[in-house]
Amino acid sequence: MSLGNGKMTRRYDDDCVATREILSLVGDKWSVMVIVNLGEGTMRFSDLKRAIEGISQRMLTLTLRGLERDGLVTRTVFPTIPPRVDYALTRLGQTLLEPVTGLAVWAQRHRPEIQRAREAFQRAATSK
Amino acid sequence: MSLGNGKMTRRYDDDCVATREILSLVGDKWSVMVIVNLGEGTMRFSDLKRAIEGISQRMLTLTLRGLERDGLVTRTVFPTIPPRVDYALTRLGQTLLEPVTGLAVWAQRHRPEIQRAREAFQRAATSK
DNA sequence: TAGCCAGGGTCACCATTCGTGACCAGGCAC
DNA sequence: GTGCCTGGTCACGAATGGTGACCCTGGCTA
Repeated sequence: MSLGNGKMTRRYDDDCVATREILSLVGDKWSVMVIVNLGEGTMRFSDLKRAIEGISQRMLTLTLRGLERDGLVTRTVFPTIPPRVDYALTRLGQTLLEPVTGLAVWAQRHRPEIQRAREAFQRAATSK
Repeated sequence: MSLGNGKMTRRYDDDCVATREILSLVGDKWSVMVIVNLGEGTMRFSDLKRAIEGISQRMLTLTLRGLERDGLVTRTVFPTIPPRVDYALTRLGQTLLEPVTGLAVWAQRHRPEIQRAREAFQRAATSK
């Protein structure tokens, strides 16, 4: 892909697949939400579950495992009763915070436009 | 979420779901690849298919339909034989180019780190 | 003493989506 | 006539996303 110096050149063949793989990691909606939330600081499992409205326990577990595997978050277990597990961004995770936040800002800013486009598309499809 | 002025405040409850929905649109790997490719200019269906190595016709069609529906790309049909269909970013799509490119750059830059983290995680898991 | 809750998971099971390969139309070259 | 090119669509299996139930252990309440 060779991004970085203005225009992109055509070097997809090998990078493309790898980059896509990494983007798919970030791409899933839950990962983004977890990262944004952890951007504020360490959180416990149940804090995250409450903060990320709509996520199920299983999905949160899976998402966190994936992020841990990729070195984006750390998982600290306190073997108390009831158990307590803290999650936090690693340094690598924090570097991701910036581009991800950029996307989130974009999403918020352009939400109305997208909604309008969808409605227009819907109308065009039904009238057809 | 109230991103935008430095620190985030706790306003997830209503925004969160909507933002997540929009992110999931951008989040899927194919959409990102299409947007990045169209950032260079108008492309035909089969150009895209060739450029985005690994995508199937069906997935490309679905992805493009989704992006068109959300007002991010335009679809122009030339009823020639053989048929010809051009795709291009809308103005809205171009505004998305910047944050998405940011992500792509991040992915490329940190790919080795992630790979290393994965290998370390793998080793930790197998030795356990 | 029986119930019930919290916290962090896992498991079985369904629904949705992903992805592959086949097929289509219509004219052109061989 | 056979096959190819383009931009799709359709049917079908594979993978993934998501839900609700259950687990464990200790403390609190009734």
